[in-house]
Amino acid sequence: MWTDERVELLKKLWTEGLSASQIAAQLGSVSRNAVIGKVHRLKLSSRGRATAAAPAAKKKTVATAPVQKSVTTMRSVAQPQRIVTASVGATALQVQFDMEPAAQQVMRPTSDVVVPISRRLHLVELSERTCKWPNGDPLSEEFNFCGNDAKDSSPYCAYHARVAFQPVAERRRAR
DNA sequence: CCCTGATTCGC
DNA sequence: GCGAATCAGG
Repeated sequence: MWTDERVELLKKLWTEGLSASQIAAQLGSVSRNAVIGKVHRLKLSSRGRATAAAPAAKKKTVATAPVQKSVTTMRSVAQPQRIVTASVGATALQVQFDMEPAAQQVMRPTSDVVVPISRRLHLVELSERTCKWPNGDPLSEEFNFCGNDAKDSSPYCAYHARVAFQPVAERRRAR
């Protein structure tokens, strides 16, 4: 049933660019079809340009030229990073995104492993295709899941699968 | 196959 | 008005 509150939340989330399925997940008790249908009836279809949500990172691992020598032989596990909570600030007008992936991701010495930026999804937003690696304290409001693409029906993305299923031998050494 | 929104149409 | 089924597209 579409209560006033639910309709308002729908309007808000739709305006912010969330997909119909994500909105349905947050509202609960409704399908994405229901959300889309409602959106149409409310006549608030357009949203600028956003097909939004998950712009899968397809950056090629540009093997930077080895123009260095010393460098620390650090092989620690990377720290979880904060994604710069940019955009999303609509309370009337939507400025919309258009940020360059430039500033961000300042990798330290680190290893050769690429640490993904988590999509920070809520439990209800996970599908069988998303990485279920948990971030943070489950009791915290900020608790979330990685959510990156998990290939071959694995519960985790490529990176977290390595961490989770680390071979015994490798585990001993890494310590 | 996964996902997206758009439309139709019986209820 | 509602939303499942279906369509069209990425």
